[in-house]
Amino acid sequence: MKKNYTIKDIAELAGVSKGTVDRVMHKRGKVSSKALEKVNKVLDKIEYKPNPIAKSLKNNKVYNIAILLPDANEDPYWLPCYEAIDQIENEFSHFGIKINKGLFKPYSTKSFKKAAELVISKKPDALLMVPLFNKEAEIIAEKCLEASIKIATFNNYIKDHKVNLEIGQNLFQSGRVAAKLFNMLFGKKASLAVLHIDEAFQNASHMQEKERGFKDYYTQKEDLDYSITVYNLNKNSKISLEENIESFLKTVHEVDGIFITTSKSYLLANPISSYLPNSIIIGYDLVAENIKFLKEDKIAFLIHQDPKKQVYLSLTRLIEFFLFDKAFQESVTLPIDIINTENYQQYLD
Amino acid sequence: MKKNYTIKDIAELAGVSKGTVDRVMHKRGKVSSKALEKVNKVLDKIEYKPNPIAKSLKNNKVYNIAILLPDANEDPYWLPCYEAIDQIENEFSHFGIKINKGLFKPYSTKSFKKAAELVISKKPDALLMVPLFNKEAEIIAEKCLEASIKIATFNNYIKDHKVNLEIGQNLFQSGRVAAKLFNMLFGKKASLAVLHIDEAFQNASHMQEKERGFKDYYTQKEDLDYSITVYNLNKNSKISLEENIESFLKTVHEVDGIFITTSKSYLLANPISSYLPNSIIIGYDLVAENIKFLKEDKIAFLIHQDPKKQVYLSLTRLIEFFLFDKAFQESVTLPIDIINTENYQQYLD
DNA sequence: TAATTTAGTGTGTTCGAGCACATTTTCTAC
DNA sequence: GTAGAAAATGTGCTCGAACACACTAAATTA
Repeated sequence: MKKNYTIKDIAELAGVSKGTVDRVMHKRGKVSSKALEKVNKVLDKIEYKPNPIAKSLKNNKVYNIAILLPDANEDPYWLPCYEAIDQIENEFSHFGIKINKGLFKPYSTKSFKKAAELVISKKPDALLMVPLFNKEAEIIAEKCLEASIKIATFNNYIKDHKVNLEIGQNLFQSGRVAAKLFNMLFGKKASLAVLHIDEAFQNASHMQEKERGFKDYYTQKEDLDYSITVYNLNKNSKISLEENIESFLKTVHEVDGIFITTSKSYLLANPISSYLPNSIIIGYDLVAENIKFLKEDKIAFLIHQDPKKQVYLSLTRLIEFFLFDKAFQESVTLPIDIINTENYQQYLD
Repeated sequence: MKKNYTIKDIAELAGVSKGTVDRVMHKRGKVSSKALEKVNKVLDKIEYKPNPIAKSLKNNKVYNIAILLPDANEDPYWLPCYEAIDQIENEFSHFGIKINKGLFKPYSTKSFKKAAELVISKKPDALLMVPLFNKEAEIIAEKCLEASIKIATFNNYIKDHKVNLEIGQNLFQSGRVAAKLFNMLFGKKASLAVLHIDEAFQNASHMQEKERGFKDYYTQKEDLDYSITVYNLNKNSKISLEENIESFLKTVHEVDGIFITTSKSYLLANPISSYLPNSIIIGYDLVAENIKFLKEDKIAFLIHQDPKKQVYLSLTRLIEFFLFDKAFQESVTLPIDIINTENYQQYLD
């Protein structure tokens, strides 16, 4: 059982005043070599960690954390993040934590840039963001670095750019999870489809990673008789998303499993029952519409990316850094939760 | 944006001294009705919550939390709990949190009672325990109540006894999760077995709950052609556990899915391949031996009860209560994680 | 009316870290 | 040997809550 030493304790042990101890610790100079040695001798013997509570009280600083994330009105996937933010704000308001939300449209780089500029102009101590647009995010990150604003990301990564904190899921591996589930369901012979459904393009790298993981699993398995076909059901200049889905359903005749790499499974889940009644869907994310179809057994599994947990964890890590000098663990990968009708409830809080 | 008011602020607003404000807040009397009114008027207008950091610093109290849990040498299921305890101890030692571990043999009520007595005799501020033995746990809980020791449980519940904090999993529901997985795998026709494998009896209620949930799922489903047989593979006075497993494997000839309600799936996973090579196992818990067989595809799914998270959460809730006056949320139910070969890694930390 | 209790109020100290400022010691120059 | 600068060291205040204690004013008793 070790004692928690205070500066006063150390001063007494070393035979100097707490001022001198303080100067040694903060390397502020103005200390004689004799005194330095005396203090260091004590410091070597005992293990001193400053009391974070006293530190925090003295500091009495307000930390501004900016969060840049998509508007949940545009995509309900982001809604749980808001809850996490509210919760954190409540819990830590008395610790001097202020949070400033910046929302952007998930399909507009312009909106992203605008929201980012606005949020940065207020000179926060940290910026937590969803870097949906890699190039633009990189520029923002660069600006933060210059202004010595701590930078953290969640849900997505910035390629080739170091950040202080990076929280997300192993997307490649989540593709493998889906593949494994299909493998269990269908055994040796399977006709599979990977569907990228999205109205916008910014999730491209996300979707690709998942597809790669999915294929990787099957490639590694030997003596399996399978086929994987990839479809891009995106809105483009010529045809709408709905039309694209419709034509997909008309063209494809036999498919055992459909892996949908975005949270838009619900767009397929309903029409599919008339076209491909025996196909099984695995999708992503616990948004309300997906859960509805999960309950109706039109979606077999959902993979949960837990955006709420991602935000919560990011924010607590930032706060612990500011308040208690806790070092960042640069990259954190969250579990890949497998969801079915029987366990979705527990993940919703 | 609301300000964080201090006692001094309130004193000034009310035109009294901080001493008077303090007396009003703590209802210590010695306040004139006139002053009381003045202070209450201010208190009604603003929202005051005392600064938890200042409070904690002033308090400067050491909180002793006792933990009563099984010896991991007897059952590796408990090993992750130790990590959580170490982590918490490290993280909160400067907040005046001291943790005292009490270990007991998971098959001996005597050992439980002894460890409990020892731990309580040191008059901790809280006792967190795994109430494996209901009757004995109830007695201990009663003693805690008398000594006004806060009481929390994890992994198991105490029947008919109120505790301050109760953290666990919905076992009934986890049985349903397993059933759903089998239903997905086998479709309309399935021959199923529920196996209770354990050397001791103290998990009886646990196992029963899981069995009930499992059966409940199939009972609710209509037009399914299924059979569920329940086996108790426990050591008893006449035959050993190994012999019991052996005889089970010899007797049973055709079974599609086997649901094992304890963490002992590994005992069955190996011998089964020669007797029932086509049977699929769903078990519980990420203990090393189970993971080994999961990787070899001899166990299809594991349901994760996350004892580490249970301890971590229990302890942080207790600490938040002591340090920051955060009220208890009496009962917390953790998610039921579905684990396969592709996602187990992320749950291990 | 003076002496003394009692209700009501305000002041000052503590917790530990951190820093400004005051004080003491040492060094340098003439 | 002493003035003056420079270096080294110690003291004291702050953050906000909590409580002990000192103090004032009103009430009670002799």
